[in-house]
Amino acid sequence: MQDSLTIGELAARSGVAPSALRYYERLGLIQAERTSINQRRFARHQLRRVSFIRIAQQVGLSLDEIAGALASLPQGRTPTKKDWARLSARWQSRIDEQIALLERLRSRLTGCIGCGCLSLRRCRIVNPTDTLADEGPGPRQLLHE
Amino acid sequence: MQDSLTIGELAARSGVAPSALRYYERLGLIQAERTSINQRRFARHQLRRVSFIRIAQQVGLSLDEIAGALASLPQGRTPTKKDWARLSARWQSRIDEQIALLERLRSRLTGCIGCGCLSLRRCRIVNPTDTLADEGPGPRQLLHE
DNA sequence: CTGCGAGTTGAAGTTCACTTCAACACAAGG
DNA sequence: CCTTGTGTTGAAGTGAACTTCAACTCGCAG
Repeated sequence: MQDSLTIGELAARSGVAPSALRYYERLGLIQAERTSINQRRFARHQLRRVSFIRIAQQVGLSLDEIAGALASLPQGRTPTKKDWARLSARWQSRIDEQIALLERLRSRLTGCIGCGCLSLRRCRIVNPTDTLADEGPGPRQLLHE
Repeated sequence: MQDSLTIGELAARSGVAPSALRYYERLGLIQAERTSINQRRFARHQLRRVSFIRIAQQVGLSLDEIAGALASLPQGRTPTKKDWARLSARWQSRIDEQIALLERLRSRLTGCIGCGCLSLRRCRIVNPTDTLADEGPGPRQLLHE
């Protein structure tokens, strides 16, 4: 088991295309050493970074935001449990929010799409007095609690 | 209360820019009649479609997929409760999946980022016998149950 | 020696979801 | 009559996240 991976190996293990990995490196999301003939060699812990990136994208973060999160990890050494734990804290609340949004959406769908009032604003069940139209545009009840 | 909205009114009520609404119309996601001087007039139930579109995007659907879903709604008449209910069924399971993904992610974060093994594949807690590396690339445990 | 596979680069192309722009039309108010 | 506001169009621009391409370099197998 080598302690560094070629770009092809990292691609195979992470399920991310080599071109995407080069792109991530350009953005500073992952780092690589170079061999004498200028090929990238990725330390194994970079695999964790790649996993982190893909999962973060699933949760709806941009590469820019992800870069911000990853910036708090140490550059030279393999991140410790503590490093990841610190990251996962900010992480945690983001996921909680996202889950809350979806659950709100789900409950509204049962109660509200059923009655045909997806606009929510004029729905007599959800908004009997029709006050929301003044508060601003968009499906606010759903998106912001 | 008029029974049709100008593009500006629809934009104000939905929180979506007029340019985006024109774009949606071009893609066939919403429909408009035209006045004698060629201005768009949107039936009020189009507002529901716009809400649906924005919420669908939050759940991670592309406009293409959303178009597919909306295609099952009737063209000429205002959709009935039944129409929306049919739509919300497919909808429901999509949201459930997404929530499940996030919850899986959350529990892994507590149990696994904490120990520094986001790659999951070589984590002794989650994968004691290290069998996953052969099954394919990517954070599979997380993404596909 | 001759491929072949895997790597390198910079530049350009692609898709998605819009936005911006220029040029125009019309209706109402001062 | 002129301005302002709101609408119209097609074409082009934008930003994010990549992918594709052409031209190149290595190391290795036959």
